[in-house]
Order: sequence, then C-alpha cells, then structure tokens
Amino acid sequence: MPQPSAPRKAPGRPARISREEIIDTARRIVAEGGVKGLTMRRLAAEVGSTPMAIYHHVRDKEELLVLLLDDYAARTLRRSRLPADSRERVVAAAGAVHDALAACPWIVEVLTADDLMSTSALWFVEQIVDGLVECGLPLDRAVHGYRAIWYYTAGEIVVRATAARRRADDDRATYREHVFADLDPAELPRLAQASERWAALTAEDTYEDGLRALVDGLLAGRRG
Amino acid sequence: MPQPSAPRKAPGRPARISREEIIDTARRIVAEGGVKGLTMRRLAAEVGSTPMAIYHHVRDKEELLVLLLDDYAARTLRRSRLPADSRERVVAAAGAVHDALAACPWIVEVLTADDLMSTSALWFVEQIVDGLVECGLPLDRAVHGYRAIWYYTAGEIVVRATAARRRADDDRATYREHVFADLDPAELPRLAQASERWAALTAEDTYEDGLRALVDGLLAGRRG
DNA sequence: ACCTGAACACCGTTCAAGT
DNA sequence: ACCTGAACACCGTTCAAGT
Repeated sequence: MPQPSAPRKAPGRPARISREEIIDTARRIVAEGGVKGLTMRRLAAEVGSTPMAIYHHVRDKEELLVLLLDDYAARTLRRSRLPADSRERVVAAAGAVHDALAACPWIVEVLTADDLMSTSALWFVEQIVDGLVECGLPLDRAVHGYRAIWYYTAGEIVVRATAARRRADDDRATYREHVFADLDPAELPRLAQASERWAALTAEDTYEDGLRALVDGLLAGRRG
Repeated sequence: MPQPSAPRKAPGRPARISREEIIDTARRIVAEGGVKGLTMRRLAAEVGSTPMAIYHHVRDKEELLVLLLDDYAARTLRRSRLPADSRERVVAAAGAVHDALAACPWIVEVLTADDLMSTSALWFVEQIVDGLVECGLPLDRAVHGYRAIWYYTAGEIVVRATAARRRADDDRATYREHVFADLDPAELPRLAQASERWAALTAEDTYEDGLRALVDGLLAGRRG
C-alpha cells in the first residue's frame, strides 16, 4: 500500500533493480511455490542481486506482502457493469471482491490485513456502501453493513482456504469424520442427525446464500 | 485435537515429560510472549529438555498449536444457561464462542483452522443448529446457516485482531487515514462523505448487530 | 544513492546414537 | 520407549564498507 512518494530525480548511483521488478519477481515466485516459497533471499537471488538490495526498495517482508496484495488487486479487481437494482448491486460488488480473492490461495496470510485491502478495492466498497444507502440505510448503518459483509467474506475465504490446505496436506482432516462418527445422539442430537451429510454440506459453496441472507437482514433493519 | 489413544501401559523407559506438561508450558509461553514467542527450542528449554524430546510427544509445531487451541477452548468455553427463545439462543451461542475467541489474541494464527475448532465447541454448534431448526429451517439449511455464522464470526475476529496488531505495531495504520483524506468525492462520493467518521465507525463493536442481521436474514428464508 | 559481503541471532526438523 | 547431541538446511535483518 504505501506508495512512497514519486520517484526522485536520483542524484546518486543509478538503480540496478526497481521496486516494480521486485514485485514482478515476487509475484512469479508466489505463483509457482506459494507464499511459503517467497523468502527475501530467494527473491534476491531470482532478481539477480543480494538480500540487502531488496531492503533498499522495501521496508521489510510484511511491506512486500502488502505490496503484492495491492498489485494483485489492481490487476484482477477490474470495475465491471453492476446491476442497477441497489440490493443486487451490493450482492454483486461483494461477490466480485470475494471471487477475486478466493481465486488467490496465498491471499490468506496477507488478507487478514485490515478493513480495506487496497485502493483498487475502494470502488467496490463504494458500491456496497452506496447500494445500502440507496436501499434506505443511514450512512452510518451502511458503513457498519459494509463491515459485516467484509467480515463474512474474509471469514469465508480464510476458513475455506485453510480447510483446503489442510485437506491437501495430510490426514488431519479425517479427524473431523472421526469425531462425527462418535457423536452421542443423546447429547448432540442435531449434529448426530446431520453427521453423515456434514462433509457434503460443508463442501457446498453457499457463499452467496449467506451473503444474501446477511444483506436481507441488514436491510430489514429490525433494530435502532 | 488428535487425542491419540489412551496412555499406554508403557513397557519402556519412563517418560520424563508429558504431553500435558508440554501444553501447559506452551500456554504459559504464549500468554507471556504471544504465538511468535513459541518456538520448539524455547519450549524444550522451558520444559527442561531438548527440542527432540518434544517431537516425541507431538508430531510437529502445527499439531502443538491445534492442541493449544483445543486446550484453550476446553477451559474457557463452559456451557452456560442460554435463552429459551430459539432465535435468541442462536445469537447467544454464537456470541459466547465469539467472545471466548476474541479474548484470546493469539488465536488468529490457529483459528483459521477448520469449521469446527474443538470438541469443546461442539455443544455450541449444536445449540446454533438446533436453534435454527426450531425456528423452522430444514436441517440442511440450518447447517449452512451455522457455517455462515461461523464465517462471519471467524472473519470478525481475524480482521479485528490483525487490525489491532497492526495499529500497535507501527505507523502502517495511518495509511488508511491518508487514503481517506485524499478521496475524490466525484468518484467515491459515499466514502468521501463518511471519511471523517470512518475510523470511529470502524472502531465500534458491531459484532452482535451484524450477527442479528445475519440470523434474521437466514430465518427470513427468501430462497428455495 | 545504491549495492555488496559477512555476520548475527535465530528457526523447524532429521539422523544416529545412547539408556 | 524415551531422550540426547550434533547437524542440516534454512530464515529475516543489521552493520560496515564499497562505488
């Protein structure tokens, strides 16, 4: 995020590597080997330089990651035609952000960043807030509504991505089936009842259903 | 989570350290220095042993973390009297899980684990699913509803915890104010309009409001 | 101003051996 | 069965110096 001032006139030694080159290389490394494969040392090597040269263009690894997320958002979150109906516009804008982020598995480690991830996403935030206002919410409630939608969206992505990673990793996922097989129907009747279907139900993509429920609930406004 | 079988009769050398001792020590380290301070080496040192001794009781660091979360859930998620009204029971059960996890800042790194975090939490999951069924949802929709609530809850905790950490860390948080100050009202009118209030609105705890909206929306059931 | 080399202070995990 | 010592293959970051 921190786009640090305009490029100076540079009255010193000419730069061999640029911030852009660093980010491009970092993006390629992450695409190939995931975020775990991105180390300052490897990045330096692939850019044909030394670790310390990187530190001259980027404060530290966390800034690099944020820069990377920003770059990703800028190139995938393209504004598109949204529905005219306000409620549908809220759903579509949130869905667009969701889909862009969900397609990017390494995002999780960085995603947990803050409430707004990138200047490129601001337009979508605007659509959501504006849609809620047009549906009749006061501005303050609309901002709170946007946050609720962001919590829901970020949570869905983080939980699903981690579950997927764990499933691929090893047999830890089977532990859940184990637990569900041993449920005491007297104590946890509903879970026992749903136990065989649980895995299938969990695998279903119900992001949009939940999103619509949330938006409906926000607009019903049964409070304050 | 993996409670690996009952303690064997141990026909070998008597154990000097136990899994319980390891977890107790790990909990203390995390309480003092956060999850970053918990390293296998330090844990070994504080338990009066060597790194490799730990690996004899725990598969790897990730398992240790999951064990730690389980331990935390078991000691803080005590069943309590919930409201008789079904809808209120759903809200209260979700709120109880939320509050327990939110009080535990190190949880984020582990939380992103899976859909059910711990056997101790199952009772709360049961309350939520059952409450939704009693409100008239079919079981499948109730399970999906529980998942939506979990996404929202996990997202709220993760996003808030990370924002708090970042705020404490350094000046990166001020970047947002910077962006909001420079908003173009012609392009992003609502955000510009809300810009001075944004920080205050974001600071407000609206978890329960969003939760109620979500539950209302789920129960309104405007969809097949 | 930009880059290099060498070092600091760590990591998680594995291997081979001891009791 | 449980534990140790030593090593492997790394990390992010800092310091002091070079051009």
